[in-house]
Amino acid sequence: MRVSREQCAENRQRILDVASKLFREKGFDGIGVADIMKGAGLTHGGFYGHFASKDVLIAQACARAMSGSVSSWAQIVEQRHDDAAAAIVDGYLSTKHRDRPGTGCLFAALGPDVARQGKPIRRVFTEGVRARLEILAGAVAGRSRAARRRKALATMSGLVGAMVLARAVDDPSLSEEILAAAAAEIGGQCSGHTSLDKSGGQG
Amino acid sequence: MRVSREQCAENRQRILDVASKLFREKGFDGIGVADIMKGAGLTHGGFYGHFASKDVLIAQACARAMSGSVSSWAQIVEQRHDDAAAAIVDGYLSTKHRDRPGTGCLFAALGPDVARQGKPIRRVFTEGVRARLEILAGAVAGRSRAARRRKALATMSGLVGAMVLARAVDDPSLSEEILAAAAAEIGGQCSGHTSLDKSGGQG
DNA sequence: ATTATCTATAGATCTATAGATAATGC
DNA sequence: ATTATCTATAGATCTATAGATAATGC
Repeated sequence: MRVSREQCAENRQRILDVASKLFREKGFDGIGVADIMKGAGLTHGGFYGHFASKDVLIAQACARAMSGSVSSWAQIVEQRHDDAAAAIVDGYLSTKHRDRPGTGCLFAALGPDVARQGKPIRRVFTEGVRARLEILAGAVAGRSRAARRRKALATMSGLVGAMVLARAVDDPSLSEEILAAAAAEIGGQCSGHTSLDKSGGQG
Repeated sequence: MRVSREQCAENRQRILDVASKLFREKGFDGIGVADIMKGAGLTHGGFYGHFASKDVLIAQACARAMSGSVSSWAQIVEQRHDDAAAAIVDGYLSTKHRDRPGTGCLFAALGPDVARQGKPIRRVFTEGVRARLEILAGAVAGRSRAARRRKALATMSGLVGAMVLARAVDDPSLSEEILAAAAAEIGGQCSGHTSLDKSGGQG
């Protein structure tokens, strides 16, 4: 059967959304085109009408997810411009985010996978770092512009590393201790411990 | 042809070393048993005389690499007990480490991959975090035991995250900026910038 | 008539196994 | 005789393609 032009565009977006979720959950090599299409309610063969290759899908799915998560940081800054940095840190280092990699931070879920990919995909992530860096540099405290940028980079590193470790670790109490320690050290005096009640799954 | 009992044990260790390097470079799903055996100078079929499955190989290869990298941290502490934390941080955040994932930190190279694995493999990494945490907690500054432990966890997070981001990013100058920023913020006043002359590739 | 999707399959790759081979160690 | 390794292959899975199908849009 065939489908309207509008329906076709919707299908395409759904493929991208399903793909970005499954990639984050299982890694680029851990999920196949057939299962992604099944997840979108379509058949395997239809895929190549939408995308030239799996690599193209990876790049586009990551670009879409990246722009969404950058927007979510920007939105936090808009809503809570006084304590935006603490809000971003607490939201990021939540157990909800840890337990939902499929809707969370692309760097924490796919960072090492990306390092093994080709230029187009790495460029998406490079621009994602730049965009988040700019947002975070505007939200952290610091005397000079350079100091705020440096602090923003170190904060991002701390967030990503804490999430990677918290997810890799088997022991729940050690996992929560990692999140809490990172929140305490990064957040400084304003954020005390891991928040479990945040809006959840952003990256 | 057959081989002496001693030679067989050597072959086994070589398989583990080749495997841990290739896993770090290409991910658990990015390299097959056949290529690992080829890298060890053996044939595909011989593998199952040494290991029951690829999963068993993953767990044992990671355990071996983990114990080696924990020893290397312990050695730094022994040699430079006055500024051990700074030495660990600078060595970790070097461009040499960034450019040699195959011999570097398992968490930075395989963290998200591990989160998708079964219990035996995750346990290896959990114990690895504990061992490194203990070493680092003895090397960082802090008033109480709890404060040092918290700082050690946050430091590890910062190291791992900075390496993940520095490797994912395409732009060399942004990549070095990430390493330098993390070193400056983590190291505090003692370590200024990324050291390029360290002993290299430890994790 | 065009085209989005589906069915079927080619070709490559990957884990794991079975049986053969040949050198070690009792 | 035992056993470490090799050859060959089964069975599953994965990317990508070719041709068929059927509903949309000129």
